[in-house]
Amino acid sequence: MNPMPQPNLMPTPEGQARNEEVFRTAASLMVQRGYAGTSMGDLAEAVGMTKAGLYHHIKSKQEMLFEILQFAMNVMEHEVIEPTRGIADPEQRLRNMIRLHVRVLFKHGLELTLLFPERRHLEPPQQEIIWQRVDRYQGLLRTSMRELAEQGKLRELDINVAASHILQTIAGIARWHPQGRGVAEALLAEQTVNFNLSAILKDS
Amino acid sequence: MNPMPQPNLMPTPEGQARNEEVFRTAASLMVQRGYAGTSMGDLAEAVGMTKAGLYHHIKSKQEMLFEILQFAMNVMEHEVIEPTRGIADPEQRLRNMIRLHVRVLFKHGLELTLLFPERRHLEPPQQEIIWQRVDRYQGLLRTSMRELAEQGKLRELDINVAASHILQTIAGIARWHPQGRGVAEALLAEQTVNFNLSAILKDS
DNA sequence: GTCTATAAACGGATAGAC
DNA sequence: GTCTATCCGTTTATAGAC
Repeated sequence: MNPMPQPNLMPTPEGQARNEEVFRTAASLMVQRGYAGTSMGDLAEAVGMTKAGLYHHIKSKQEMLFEILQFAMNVMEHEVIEPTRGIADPEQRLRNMIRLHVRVLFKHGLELTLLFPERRHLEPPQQEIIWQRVDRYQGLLRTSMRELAEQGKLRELDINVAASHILQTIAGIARWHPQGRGVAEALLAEQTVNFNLSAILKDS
Repeated sequence: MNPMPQPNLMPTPEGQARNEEVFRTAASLMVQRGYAGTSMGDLAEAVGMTKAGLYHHIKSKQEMLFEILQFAMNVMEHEVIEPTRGIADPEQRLRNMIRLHVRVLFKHGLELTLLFPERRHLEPPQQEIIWQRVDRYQGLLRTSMRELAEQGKLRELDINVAASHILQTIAGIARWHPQGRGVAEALLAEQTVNFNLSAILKDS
């Protein structure tokens, strides 16, 4: 994983370095082995501590997953949603959302996207919170597409299906093109922007 | 999950009904909770047996995952690759591969696609076998795109990136549009075909 | 082919000392 | 803030009876 963010997007009270290291390492392990496949023993060893020591930093394994997912959504809102919501032209807004989303994956080592299906291991109330935040993000894609449709620039397609397809291509980058190896970051971002806009825009 | 296949694509020696039920149920549980999140106790209960009884049908939990993934690839080869490899026109071949792939998802209740990331829980030799079969399938997408490029029909794009994007949109269907609810099967198949072909074809 | 019983290890989490 | 020690439920898997 890459270094954590500068702005205080982590759920930890104060930016204690050790604290962040625990969450960062946990996220990395869970991306590799899944939530259920990662034991507190694994985490303790990876971070150079005993299991008991961990519990000074976290409340429970489940709570930790929740906070990791909350963190990922904080980053998304701060680095994708906020910088693009002022863009008037829906095509440019979409292009930039996708581009920034892909770049965020690399910047934060955010195979974190791969952890979202793991929200099934949370209790329903926490599951619901994550689900709503993801759905709100997807809603922004749908809104941009609706605006494109009004301008007659959208192909004939189901907007809900297209929105999920777009998100899938982005999430898949972490699976198929893990950081560093293979295609370069900038190329990957542009390829993904173009792939998806070609898929939904008329003519183009 | 839906009923298992008629042709003998399962790894079980003879088509014993009970045997298949174990694998079918295991696949269903693992899709919902993940491999590590599914215990043999869960499986035993779901299939109406004791844990010990299960081991008459399977060698180990890991081996069972391996055979489920092998089964999924058997279906893919039998119902997607084989019926399309004779198609001369690369565009039509691609269209039909994607269409059949989506339809296979529904026909076999194949959220099975969602199990492929779980191959990380296999031992390296078995992991490698699954990886090669998936890569061979992806290679067919790449080949069709290369042929399209020769005919001047392909957009300027990275074929490797595009291939992974196509697979991701298909795999995502199981996640975003689980069986029955929401969009209908035929619509979903056509939407996915059109989305991806619009993404890669010139003009169109 | 399915059961009871059990082994042997591992899981998350806590108590209390330092 | 981290440790040792420990609780106790769960895990995969096997032995052996029926």
